[in-house]
Amino acid sequence: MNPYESLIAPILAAYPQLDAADIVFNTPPNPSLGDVAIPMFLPARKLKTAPPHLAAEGVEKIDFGPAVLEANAMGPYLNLKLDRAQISGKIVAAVLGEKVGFGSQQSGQGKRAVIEHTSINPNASPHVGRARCAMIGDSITRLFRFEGYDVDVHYYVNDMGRQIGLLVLIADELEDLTFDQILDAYVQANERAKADEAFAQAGYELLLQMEEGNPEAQEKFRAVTDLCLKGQLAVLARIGASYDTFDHESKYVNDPRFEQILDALDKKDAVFIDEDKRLVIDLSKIGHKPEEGRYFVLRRANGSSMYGFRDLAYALDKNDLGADINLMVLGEDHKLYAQQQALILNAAGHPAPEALYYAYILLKDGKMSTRQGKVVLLSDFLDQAATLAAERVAEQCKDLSADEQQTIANQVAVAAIRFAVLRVNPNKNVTFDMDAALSFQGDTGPYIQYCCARINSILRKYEGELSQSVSDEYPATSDAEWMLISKIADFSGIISSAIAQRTCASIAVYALELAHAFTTFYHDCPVLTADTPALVQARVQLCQATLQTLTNALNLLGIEAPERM
RNA sequence: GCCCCGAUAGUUCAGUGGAUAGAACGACCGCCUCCUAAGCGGUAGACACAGGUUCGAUUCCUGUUCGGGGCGCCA
Repeated sequence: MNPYESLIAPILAAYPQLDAADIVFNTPPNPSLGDVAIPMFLPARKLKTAPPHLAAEGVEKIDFGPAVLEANAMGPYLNLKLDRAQISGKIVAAVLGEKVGFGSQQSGQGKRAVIEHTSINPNASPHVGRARCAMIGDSITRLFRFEGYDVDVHYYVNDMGRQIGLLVLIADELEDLTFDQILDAYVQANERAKADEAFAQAGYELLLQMEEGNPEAQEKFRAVTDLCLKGQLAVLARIGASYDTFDHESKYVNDPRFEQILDALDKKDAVFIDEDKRLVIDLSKIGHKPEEGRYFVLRRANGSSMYGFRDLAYALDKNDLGADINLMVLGEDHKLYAQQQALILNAAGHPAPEALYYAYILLKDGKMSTRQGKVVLLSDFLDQAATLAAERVAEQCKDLSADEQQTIANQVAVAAIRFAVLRVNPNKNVTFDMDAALSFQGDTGPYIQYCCARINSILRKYEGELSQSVSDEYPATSDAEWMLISKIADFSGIISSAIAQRTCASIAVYALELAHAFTTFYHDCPVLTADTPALVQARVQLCQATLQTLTNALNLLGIEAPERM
């Protein structure tokens, strides 16, 4: 909801040349200037006059009616003092009425979305860098579901390729390989392949057998990749990421639809067999910029397919689902590759999925490196964070059972990592600071959770009935109350722009701002001991509305709002 | 060498073509007979550099520097 919507019509009445899009509502830098500021830059341009002049004129010319107590021109701004009580009542009532749906425009009603994310190579437990994809993808999924989309989350399982072949060979030699040993085995396999030509060759041959449909080889590949996938999904489940559909790459090895793509490219003279007998696409023939990454290999000389080949078939598969939105979340290392795939698909007359990219997570002392042991495994972080949180919970919630305490500690751990990662714009590198992420102080997920716990505490202590019916006149007299209420009113605007920009970072920042606004209110305005019963009731309802909005925002981030902590 | 992304306080992040560029951490000073101190108040501290467009640029454009990613048989 836009709480200032009712202010637009009077402005248009005074200035018929303007339309609603020209009217923007800002918050003045200082509440003493007014409750809402209307910058005159755009309207003045349209009316061919100077912004300060228009602001001054507007004060006289526009009849805002009873909702506005006072209008003042301040330079290029038209500042309004509102009837806070009236507007506040509407906002609080809207939140308490819409509940878990507050903030949603339901713009996705009747629409379907396919979102692909994570797809970690099956070779190790996910580290926080890889998990960035899962967190972004999962939050985008939650966002689209919140807007009413029917979302199907896909996980593309990389269950083949040379590296997996080598891993299978090593797994054959070891007995009862476990998930925890996979990384070692993987590193070992790759080192051995470098030193031992025959071993490397055996890997390729195994891969070829697998592609040709040898059941024994297929069984071995599947066993190893399933083991990995299961282990990885268990870790990802801890941060609340889940998937609906698993698409195995191996399914697309001999996809008949691929001939059609090849034909289309052939007509453009873009396919050829190179001097080493590889099947190659010349991307410059289908619109690729010259120089960088011009060629795209589809098949090796021995006939085995490259990943790019399979991924094209996979894209066709997802297109067949006919969703309204077709998204995939990819690391920025896949950017050029995905653009090339899109080029090929488009050249063959197919749409390409919309790609969202995220940059890498770095450590304070540089890039993550599995080999140098410079990684933060997601599971390790969660373990450490939960242990720390459990100490605090044990002090604070002595009356809760050990299980209940552990549940809260786990929720805090998830909040810490998800918030730290999601709050950052995806195309920026995140510098991950373990100590900062474990501190739970300041601008963190746990801070927001703490805010929720305090609200719950007030609501528990309130002895009256929690009523949903809000009085028209909300007695929001103080700045702290007004700031909190207007922040709540911002939520749906945040959601629309998050959907449009396909990022949840702004939601994370918003949740933080809302929590700050509540904390200010909490310190300035006694709730349970407010002066009059009507004020107590109103502030309790404001607490409910804040909690509802915070909970809705946190849900989108995949963060729980514990009742106590 | 070429292409893509980024650069805001000591640090980690917000933000905007226009009103005094916001937080948090760290530093320093305060606050628990008061709805949870995982909190609050105060002090000090920033738009990489150089041009350009504009009435006005930290924001848009170009170049430089630095950081991240990428550039045909890895996925």
